[in-house]
Amino acid sequence: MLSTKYDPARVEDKWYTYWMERGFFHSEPNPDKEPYCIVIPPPNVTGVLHMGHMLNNTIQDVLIRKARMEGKEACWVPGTDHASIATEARVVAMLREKGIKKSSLTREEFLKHAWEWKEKYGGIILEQLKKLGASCDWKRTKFTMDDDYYAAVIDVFIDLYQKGYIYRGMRMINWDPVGRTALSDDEVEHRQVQSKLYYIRYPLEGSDNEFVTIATVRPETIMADTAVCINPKDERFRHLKGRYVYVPLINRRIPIIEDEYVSMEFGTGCLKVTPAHDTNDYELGLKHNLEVIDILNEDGTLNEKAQILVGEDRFEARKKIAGMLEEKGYLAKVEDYISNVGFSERTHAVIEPRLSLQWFVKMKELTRPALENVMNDDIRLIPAKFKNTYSHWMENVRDWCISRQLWWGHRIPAWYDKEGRYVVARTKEEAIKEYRHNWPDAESVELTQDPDVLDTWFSSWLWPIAVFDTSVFRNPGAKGNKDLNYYYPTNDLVTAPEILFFWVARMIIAGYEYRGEKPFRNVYLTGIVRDNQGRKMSKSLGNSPDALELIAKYGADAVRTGMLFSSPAGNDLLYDEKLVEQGRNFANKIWNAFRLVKGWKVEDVETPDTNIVATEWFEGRLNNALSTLEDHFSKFRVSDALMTLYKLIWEDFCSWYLEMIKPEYGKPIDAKTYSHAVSFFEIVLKALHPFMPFITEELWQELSEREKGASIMVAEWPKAGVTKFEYCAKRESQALGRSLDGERDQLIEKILEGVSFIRKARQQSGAKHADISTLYVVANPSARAEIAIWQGIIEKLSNAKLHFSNGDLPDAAYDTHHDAVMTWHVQRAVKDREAQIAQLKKDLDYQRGFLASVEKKLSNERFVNSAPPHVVENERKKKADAEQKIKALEESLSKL
RNA sequence: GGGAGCAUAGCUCAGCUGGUUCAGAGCAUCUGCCUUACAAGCAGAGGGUCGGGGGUUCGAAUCCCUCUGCUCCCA
Repeated sequence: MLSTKYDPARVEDKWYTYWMERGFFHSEPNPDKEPYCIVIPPPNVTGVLHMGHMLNNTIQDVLIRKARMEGKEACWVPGTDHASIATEARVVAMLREKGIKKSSLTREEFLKHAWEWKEKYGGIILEQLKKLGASCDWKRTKFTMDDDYYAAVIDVFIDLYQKGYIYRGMRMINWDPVGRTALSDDEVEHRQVQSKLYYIRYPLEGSDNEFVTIATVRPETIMADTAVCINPKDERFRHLKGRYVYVPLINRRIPIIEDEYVSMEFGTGCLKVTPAHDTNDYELGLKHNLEVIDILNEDGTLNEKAQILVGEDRFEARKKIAGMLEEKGYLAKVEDYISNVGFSERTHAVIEPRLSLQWFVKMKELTRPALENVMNDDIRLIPAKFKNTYSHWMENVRDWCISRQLWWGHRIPAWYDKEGRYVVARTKEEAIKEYRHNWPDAESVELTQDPDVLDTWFSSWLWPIAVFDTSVFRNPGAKGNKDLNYYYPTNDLVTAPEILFFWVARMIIAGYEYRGEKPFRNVYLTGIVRDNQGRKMSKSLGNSPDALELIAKYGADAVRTGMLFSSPAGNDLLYDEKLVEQGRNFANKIWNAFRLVKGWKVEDVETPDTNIVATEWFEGRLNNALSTLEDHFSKFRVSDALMTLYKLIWEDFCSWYLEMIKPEYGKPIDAKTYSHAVSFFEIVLKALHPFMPFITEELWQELSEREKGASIMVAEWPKAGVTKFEYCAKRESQALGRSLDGERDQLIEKILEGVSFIRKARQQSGAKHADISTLYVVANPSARAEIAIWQGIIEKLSNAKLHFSNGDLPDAAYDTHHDAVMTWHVQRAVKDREAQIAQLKKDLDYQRGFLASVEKKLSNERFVNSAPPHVVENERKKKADAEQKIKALEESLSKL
C-alpha cells in the first residue's frame, strides 16, 4: 500500500543519477535539430547556493527542459567565475586563521594556496545545483581561470590595447582601503549616512582677526587643501578675491580662487579644495592648476605629508582633528548632516577617492552596437522596462577601470622598465623583443610585470563565447569551432537586474566586438528574492533560509514551484516558506491522484455515457490549458505558466474529471476510460515536467510500462490538440454527436455551476453526505438535451436525483438557481417558505436593478450611435437575459 | 540634484491597443465536513470601485494633468 504522503527524498537522487548516467544533459551540435542554448550566469567559485541562485537556476532549468522536450538540441552550459576580490578575501582569511599573513608570502606561494582552496571548495555550488535538479551539461563546465580561458582574457587585453581601447592613466579612482584595491564605479554602493558638517575658520592673510569659514564633512583632509574657492558672483566675498588664507593647524598658505562650480547656498558659500581626495576638487584643481597633496596611505592612514596625525586612521584623525580645531578656536560650529557616502560592495569599507595609475577601457565607441541592438529589440530585455535604464547607462558610460590590486586573477600583461616605460605582451620574451624594438638604445632590458590583475568582469564578459571556443580572441575574424558556430548566439539569458551593467551590457559589447553578433536573443531579468517583509536576503539579517535544508525538508520540486509561484519577471519575489509548502502540497495532490488511478480495477466493459462525456469535457479543458501555457511561455511568464498547470491539475483534473469518472467503491472502471485517463495523466505530467522534474518522472515511469532507458525528460512536449478521442463525440454515442464549440462549452459551464449550487443548497439545509437530494430542472430544449447528457454526472457529483420539470413542482420548499436557459430547484429537507421567498425577492431586486442600468445605457442615444455595434449588441443581449431571468423568478414566486 | 518605475481584495500579483472572458488569480480568512486518492485534504462563502483630485470620452483600473506615498538606478 502506497503512503498517503509523497516522499521526495526517496525518488530525487535516484532519478538525477538515472538522467546523468544516460547522458540526457549532454548536448553536441546536431545539424538536424534546432539549437537551444543557455549559458549559466557563472556563480562565484567561492559561493554557496542561496535563494537568488535557486530562483534564477530554476527558471533556466524550466526553459531548458521544455526546449529539450520540444525536440531542440538543448544545451545549458554551467561554470563558475573566479571572483577575484571575494575569493582573495576568503583565501586571505583562511590563511590568517592558520596564522599566515599574506604579506609574508610570495605571489606564487599565495596563488598555490588559492588554487588549493579552489580545488577543495570551488565546486560546491555546482553540486548544490544538482540537488535542485538542474539539467546542466556538466561535461562543459567552465571556469574563468581555466588555462585556455586565462589565455583568452590576456588575448583580449592585448587586442584591445593594440586597437587603442585600453590605456593607462592617472585617474581619480574608487579606492577600497580595506581591500587595498581600486574598484570600478559599479562596485561602489552609495548610501545616506548621518554625519556632521564642520565649519572651520581659515585665517585670512594680512589680517589679524579676519577668517574665511568653510564647511566640510571631512575635516581630516584640510591638510591636503590647496585652495579655497568662492563663486565669482557671490557679493559677500568680493573682498576675498586674490587673497590667501592659511590652513589651520599647519599654517600652509593657499590661494582663494573663483569658480562658478561653487554653490552659494551650500554651507558658507566657501569651498575648501582638496584635489587629491575628492573627485570634483580634482577637476577643479586641474582647471586652476592647483597643487595636489595626497595625505593618505593606501590603507587609509595619514602619511607624513599631512604633517600632523601621521599614521592615524582617517576616521580616528577626523575625531582628533575636530578636537584640535576646537581647542585652537578654528572650529566655528558643527551641524548634523546627511551625506552620501560610497561603500565597497565587497568589504563594506568607506571608499576613498584616490589618484592612481590604473588601466582603463575606453567605452564610448565599443558600446555603440550594444546600445543600438538593445534599443531596436534585436536583443530583447524582459521586462522591457529595463531598456530605459540600459540606454541611460550606455549613453553616459564612463571608461572602465579594469586593474585590481590583487593577486588572484588574470595578471595584466604589461611590462615596465625602471623608468616606467612599458610594453604590452603575452610573455616576458615577447615583451623583451617588443621593448628592444621600441627603445633600441636602452642600455639594459630589465622588465617587471604589472603586479595587478584584471577586474573579474573583464573575463566574464567573454563568457557566452569563451565557454565554447577560447581561440577566437587571438585571431579576431576567425570562424571559430563547431560548437561556437552551432550554439552562438545563445537563446536566453536569465539573470538579476543588479548585474545588467556589470555583466550583461559588457557581454553584449564583447559579443559584437569579437563575433560581430549578439551573445543572446532574450535577457530575462528576474527579481531580487526578499523576505516576506520585503527585506533583501542577507547573512547579517539571518533571514535567508538554507537552500539545501529547504530542499531536504520539502523536496526540490516543492522548492522550485515555491520560488516560481510568485515571481513575475523583473519584480522582486517576496519569499515565504508558505510558498514552498504550497509546492509540497501540490506534489502530494498529484501523488494522491496517482494512487487513485493506479488503484482502480480495470475491466473490459462497455463505456458508460457519463465517462464519454467526462473524457470529452476534460480533453477540451486540457487543450485550452495547453494553448494558454504556450502563450505564457512565449512571453516568459513562467509564474503564470505554472499557475495554469496548477489549476488544470488540481481543479479540472482532480476535483472534476477524476470525480466524474471515479467508479463506485469496489466497482471496476471500463478499460477505455481508464486508458484515456492514463493518457491525460501522462500529458499533464509531461507539461509539468520542466517545473517539477522529479515527481513527474517518478509517476510517468509508474503509470505505464516503459522501455529500458526511457525518460519523461526526453518525451515529446505536449501541444494543444495532441489528443483526439473522437469516439467520444462521434462514433459511440449518438446522443453526444455534437462538437465542443463555444456555445456548448458555455452550457456545460452552467451545468457545472448548477452542480456547485446543489452542493451549496445541501450544505445550507444541513443535508448529510448519504442523503440524496431531489432536484427539478426546468430548461429550454437545447439546454435540456445537454443536461440529459450530463444527468449521470450531475447526480454523481451532487448526490441528487434529477427530474426534468415543466415548472410545476410538488408542494415543498426549494432552493432555486436561475440563469438564462435553465432553472434548478433543489428540494429542501426542511420546509422554510418564508426564507425561500425572501431569497427569491432579493434575486429579483438585483435583476431588476441590473436591467434598469442596461436599459439606461441603451436609451442613451449617443451610446447607441457612437459605440461599436458589437458592444451595443452585447448590451441588448444582457437586456434579454435579464428579462428572461426576471420572468423565471416571477414565476417561481407566484408558485409559492 | 538627474532619470525610471510602482500604487488594484488582508498578503503577493494579473489586467495587451479604453466597452462581459473587467473588476480577476493564488495565498490567507470564514463556514460545514475525518464522504475509503489526498486533513499537506474535500465542499462552500465573504472580501476591493482599482492611492487622492481634476480632465478627455457616449463610456476610464485602462489615456492626459496634478497631488500624495513608496521603490530602484545614476551623480
